[in-house]
Amino acid sequence: MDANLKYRKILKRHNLSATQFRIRVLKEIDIVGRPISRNELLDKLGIKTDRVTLYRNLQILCEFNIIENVDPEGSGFFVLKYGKKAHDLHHLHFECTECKKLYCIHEIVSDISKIPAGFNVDSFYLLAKGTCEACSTNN
Amino acid sequence: MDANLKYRKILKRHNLSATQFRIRVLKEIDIVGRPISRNELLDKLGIKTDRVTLYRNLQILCEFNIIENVDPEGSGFFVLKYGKKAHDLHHLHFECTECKKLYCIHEIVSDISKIPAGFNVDSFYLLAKGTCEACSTNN
DNA sequence: TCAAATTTGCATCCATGTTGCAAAAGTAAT
DNA sequence: ATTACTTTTGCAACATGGATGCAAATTTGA
Repeated sequence: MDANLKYRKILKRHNLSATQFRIRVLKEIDIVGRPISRNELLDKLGIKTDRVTLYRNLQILCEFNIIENVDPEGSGFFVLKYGKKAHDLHHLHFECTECKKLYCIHEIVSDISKIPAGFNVDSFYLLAKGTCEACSTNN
Repeated sequence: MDANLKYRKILKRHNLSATQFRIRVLKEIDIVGRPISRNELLDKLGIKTDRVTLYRNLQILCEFNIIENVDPEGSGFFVLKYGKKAHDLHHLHFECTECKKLYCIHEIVSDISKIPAGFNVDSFYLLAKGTCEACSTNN
């Protein structure tokens, strides 16, 4: 009956309070179905949404492994990270400089197995920037 | 006789005024020999250096193809880009989250020839983050 | 050397991210 | 359901990084 039960359960499973705010955030990330930026989330949540609260919750949700930041830049792009379809980081992300959306290009992958000794890798990114089809043709 | 003649010539060749400021910037980028960030440049140029002037000149030098930004993030990392040893963008960059330095790892490369149609690629980056040998052992 | 053009340095603004804290919401026990 | 307790939210304030406008200084070229 509760359409938000899904998100409430995820939060509870990770020992986090199931607040309205967090449920809304998870729902938006889930619905959009691709890595979403802080600013796009702010837009979707409404203009009155507090930036601080969103940033703090994104950080908490990351720490509790409920979501994941899949982009190296400060602001980041977030995806859900639970159950079966974990986001594989070793494919290419294409960021459109016009619409600011991030596309996953699974055709292009790379690996870091050949990295020289001494480098302690925490995260790895394959990133392209340019314009997506929609933005290229609309000009 | 003029130790800075080299940089003066580069600027002139590209029809840019050979100002003291630009000569100092080019010299620092040349000396450090690896991609250098805005903040590290500010440090090297001295605490009194004006941020705006540096940013504006880095942008101009990029536009005139004298230097190149080899990192996708806002602040960026800059290298000289003239003559023989142009920086090849398709190798891995390792950014140390401790000392903030960027290392070029030529052992790891990738290519974007298999990118699906419709994506108009302007720039491409292979980026790893973590701690370098020096920073890993000094903790 | 001097006038014209360009560049610099400063003031100011804007966007983005952080911290502290009182008020509000969520939780768990009765 | 009410209560007491804990956590979270929303706001104010601050910090950093980047951009613009403009007068003063530097550079250029005749």
